[in-house]
Amino acid sequence: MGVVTSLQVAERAGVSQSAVSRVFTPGASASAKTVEKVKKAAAELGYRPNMMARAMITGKSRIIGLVVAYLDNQFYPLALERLSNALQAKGYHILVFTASNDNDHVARVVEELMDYQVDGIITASVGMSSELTQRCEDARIPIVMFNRGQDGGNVSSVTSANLDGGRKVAEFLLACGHQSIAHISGWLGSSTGRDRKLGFTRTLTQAGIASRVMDGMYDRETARAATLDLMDRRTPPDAIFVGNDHMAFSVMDCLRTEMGLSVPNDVAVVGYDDVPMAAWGAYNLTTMRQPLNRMVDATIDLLLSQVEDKTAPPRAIEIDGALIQRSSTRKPKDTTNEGF
Amino acid sequence: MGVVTSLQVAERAGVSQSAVSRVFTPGASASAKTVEKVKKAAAELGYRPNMMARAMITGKSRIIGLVVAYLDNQFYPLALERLSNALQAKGYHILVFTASNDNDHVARVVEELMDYQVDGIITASVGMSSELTQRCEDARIPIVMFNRGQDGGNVSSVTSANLDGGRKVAEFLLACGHQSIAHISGWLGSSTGRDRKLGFTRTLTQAGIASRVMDGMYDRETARAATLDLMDRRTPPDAIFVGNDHMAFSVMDCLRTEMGLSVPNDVAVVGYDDVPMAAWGAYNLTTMRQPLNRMVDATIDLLLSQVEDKTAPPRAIEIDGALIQRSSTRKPKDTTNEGF
DNA sequence: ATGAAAGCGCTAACAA
DNA sequence: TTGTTAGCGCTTTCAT
Repeated sequence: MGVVTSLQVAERAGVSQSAVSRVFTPGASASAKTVEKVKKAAAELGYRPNMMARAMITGKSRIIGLVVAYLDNQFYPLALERLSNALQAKGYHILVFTASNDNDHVARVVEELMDYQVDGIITASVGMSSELTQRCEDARIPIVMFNRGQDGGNVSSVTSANLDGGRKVAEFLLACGHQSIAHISGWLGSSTGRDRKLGFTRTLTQAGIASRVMDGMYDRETARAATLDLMDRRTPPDAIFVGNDHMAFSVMDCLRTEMGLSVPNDVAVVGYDDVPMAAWGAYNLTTMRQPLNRMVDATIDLLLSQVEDKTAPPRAIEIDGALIQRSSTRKPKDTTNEGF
Repeated sequence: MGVVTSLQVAERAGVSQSAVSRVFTPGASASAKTVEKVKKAAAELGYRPNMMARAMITGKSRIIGLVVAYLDNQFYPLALERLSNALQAKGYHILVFTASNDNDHVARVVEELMDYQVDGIITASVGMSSELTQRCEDARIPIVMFNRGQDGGNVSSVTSANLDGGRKVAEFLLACGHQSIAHISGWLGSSTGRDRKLGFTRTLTQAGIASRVMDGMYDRETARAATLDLMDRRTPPDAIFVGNDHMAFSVMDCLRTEMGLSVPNDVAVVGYDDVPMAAWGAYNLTTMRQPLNRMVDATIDLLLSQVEDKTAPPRAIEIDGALIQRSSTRKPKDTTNEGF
C-alpha cells in the first residue's frame, strides 16, 4: 500500500477528486450521500489528507516552531509538554528546535523554522535580537517569547511579573529579619534575570540594605561557585535569593552537603519558578511561583490570535505569581506587610 | 515581502527557475557562474527553499516524529534534547507529540504523524501495540522505540540491558549483605519495567531470597504509597530497588522526610537511569546507568539507516550500563564478585 | 452540490 | 550545463 491519495479514494467512491477534498476540508460542503460514500472508501483505504499538500495551498502548515535552550531546568520540559498538549488540542503541532543562547545559533534555527513554513514561533528560554524579530515580521511569522522579554522591541512576550517578583522576595526576606542578603541572579543577559534582580535590589536599597549580587548564569555549577564565594566572605549572607529554582537546588546542595550548613537555620534560600521539584521533601524550597498553566494559555492565545489575524499588534503579557513559603526559609517575624 | 519563490530568484538572476532549484538541491550541479548569480540574487531577496514543496516531490520531509509521554522524568527531556541536537546536525527536525500511554491515544497520535509524512518515528517512554507498528510498516514509515521493547514484535528498539541491569542490582545488594529486599518496579505494563524486575527477582530467588515487588507505575505518588506500605510491614526491607531514578527520589523523600529514616543506614535505595539529578547532593543515589548518549546515537543510527534503506530489517539493540555506587547504599562487604 | 481545471513551489526527467 | 515540461497531492475557483 504505502500512500493513499484522494484520487484513489475518489475512484473507489465513484466521485470526483474534488468531492473527496471537500469532504475532508473543514469549511466545505457536500451532500450527505457523497460524504457517506467518501468516508466509507477513505476508511477502507486508510486514507488521510496529506498535510504537506494542504499546507502548500492554504499557506498554513498548522505547525508551530518551538525554540528552546535549557531542557535541564524542569520548568521548560513542563512548559513544552503543556504547550504541546494545548496546541495538539487545537490541531497544531510543534516542531522543536534546540538552540544555545548564542544569537547566531538562534538566527540559524529561525531560518530553518521558516523553511518549514511554520505558522508561528514560540521561543522559550532564549532571547532574540530585534533584527531577528524583524526578520520574522518581514516573513509574516508571528512570534511569542515565553519567559523572556525584549527591551526595546515590539515582540509579543509572556512572562511572570519579574520586577514585582523580585520585590516580593526582598520584602519577604526583610520581614523574616534578614539583614545580610545576597542574590545569585539568573543570567543577566536575559530580561528575566535582570528584572528579578532589579526588583530585588531596588527594594533592598530602599530599605537601606546593601545587596551582593552574583550572576548565576542559570547554571548549577556557576551557582555553586557563587555560593562558595559568598559564604567565604567576612560577613556571609544569612539569606540568598536565587534567580531560579534550578540553581537554588544547587545552592542548597552546596550549602548542606558541601559546607555542612543548615537551611534555613544558617542560611535561608529562596528560588523562583516553583517547579514541582521545589515541593519535594529533599528541598522544600520557598519560591516565587510562575503560574505555568496560565503562562502557557496566554502564550497560545496570543500566538494563535496573531496567526489568525496578522494585523494583531504584539503584546507583552505579565502574569502575576505568589510567593510560596516552604521550609527553606523561616517564618516572617514582621507581619505588618503580608503582601509578598 | 513575505514569501520569496525560486521563480523570483530566477528572474532576478536571469536564469531559469530550475537553475535556481539545482543550486539549492544537494545532489545537483550547475556552473560556477550560475551558482554565483543565483546565490547572489537569493541572498538579496532572502530566499530559502520551501521544505513543504520539496517534501512533496522527493517524498522525504526530513521530519522525524517523536512521541513522548512523561516529561517529568528528567531522563526524557534530556533524551529529547540530545535527539533533537543530533538530528538537527543531520538536517532532520523533530515534530513532537505528547501522548499518554493509552494505546488509543498513541494510535491517534501516530495517524497525525503520518499526516505530516514524517520520514520516521521515535517513541520514547511509550509502548506500541503490534497492530500499530504494523500500520506504520504498511505506510512504510520506519520506527524505533526508545527505552521500550515490544515482546513478540519485529520493531526496532533501543534499550539498556534491563534484564542484566536488574541482575546487577540484585548482586550488588546481596554483596552489601542485605537480606530483606524489596522492589518498587517500573510500570509492569512496560517491557522495561518487566525486564528490570525479572532480572532482579530471578537473581534473588537463585540466592534463596524472597523479594517483595510492588508496581510503582513510574509515578512519584504511587512509589511513595508503595514505600509506606512496605515499611509498615512486620519485617520492613533494609534495601529497596526502585525501577527508575524518578521514583527513587520520591522513595528517598518519603523515607527521610516523612518517616525520619536514614538512607542508607536504615534503608538502602538503588535507582535506575542515572539522570544528572541522581548525582546531586540531596540524593547521591546509587543507580544503574543508562548511557543516554550511546542510546541516542544508536537510536538515530538505526532509524536513519531504515529511512535511507527501507528494506533494512528491524533490530533490537541493547546498550550495556554500569552500576554507579553513591551514598544511598553502603559499600559491599562481599567483594568476591565485583561484576555488578 | 458537483466536476473540470488551475496552480501552490518545488524537483526531476527530458531535450537541446 | 541549461531550459522546458510534467507532475507531487491537494484546495479552490469556475462552470455546470
